[in-house]
Amino acid sequence: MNYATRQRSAVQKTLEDAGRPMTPAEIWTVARSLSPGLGIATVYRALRILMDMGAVEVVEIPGAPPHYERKHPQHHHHFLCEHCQRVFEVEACTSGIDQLAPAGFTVKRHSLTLYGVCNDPACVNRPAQQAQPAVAQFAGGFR
Amino acid sequence: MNYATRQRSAVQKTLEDAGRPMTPAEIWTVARSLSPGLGIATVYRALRILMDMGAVEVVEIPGAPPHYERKHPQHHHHFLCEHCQRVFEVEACTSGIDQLAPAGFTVKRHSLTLYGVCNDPACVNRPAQQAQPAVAQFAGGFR
DNA sequence: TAGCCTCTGATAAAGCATTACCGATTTGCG
DNA sequence: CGCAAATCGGTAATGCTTTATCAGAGGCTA
Repeated sequence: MNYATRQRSAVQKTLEDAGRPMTPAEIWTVARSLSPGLGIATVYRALRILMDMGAVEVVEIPGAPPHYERKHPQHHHHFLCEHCQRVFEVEACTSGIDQLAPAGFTVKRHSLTLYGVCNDPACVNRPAQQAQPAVAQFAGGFR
Repeated sequence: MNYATRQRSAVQKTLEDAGRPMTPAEIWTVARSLSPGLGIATVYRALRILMDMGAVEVVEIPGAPPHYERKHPQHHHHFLCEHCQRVFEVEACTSGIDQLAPAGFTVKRHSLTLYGVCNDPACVNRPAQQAQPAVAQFAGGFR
């Protein structure tokens, strides 16, 4: 059986208060203020136990390390701010997404992530950065 | 300037023939038949150069290592078969996806991945596997 | 064809996130 | 309260992908 420790409660409370998916490192920095001396290993341990309990689940964001959020009953998606790198929840979904697959393909679920700028003033008033690779060629052409 | 080597052409041809995103390791196994003795380091080198040239781009799939595909002009998405783990292209997109974000959020782009079973007979005739964690509690309840 | 410069293959090393380990501490039941 | 079992913090170790290194082979221009 699991014990109810201060450390584990700190991890869970951090996720509930934030209301958005966080990385283990992100959780660690916040939860440390709730449980001084908290170790990163304990954060990982707590996350695994909370997942086994069904209280927390993993969120995989393309181009970002795994995030964790409190388990949600309803279908939802995520938004990644390209400025502050924070992930937010999007409580909406358009119908027909599962009908996009080619004929003969069966869709079980889908994952949608929006990218852009969140509503934080610090993020709104800043230009984005994204390099576009130039088109070049091999020396003697292709063979 | 870049040379047009047999190895690099093998990597590029592998991606073009497959017509779907592949992992470096996946590319390696196929491209080796086009260029015997091909090293994995060369695959990574070729991919970086092809990306700099604008001929190839990265595809980030949630829950999967980075894939690479030949660069596409048109907007599209991806499908991950949960049986064979292969990624396919989905040449379609529903409108309104970018309107899902909360007020004050600016959407620049989005990433959509479908999960299910592809149309390969070997995949269609096989049950899926996905464990569902049981719900439990701490010993003394929460604090 | 000569010769310079790039590329290759093999492998060691780097980079990172996650996990194992262990002595010390804390929890929960009786 | 008292003890057995679970958990903690700190850190070394692991696992895996990607990169650096280097001697030798190969592509390209003149």
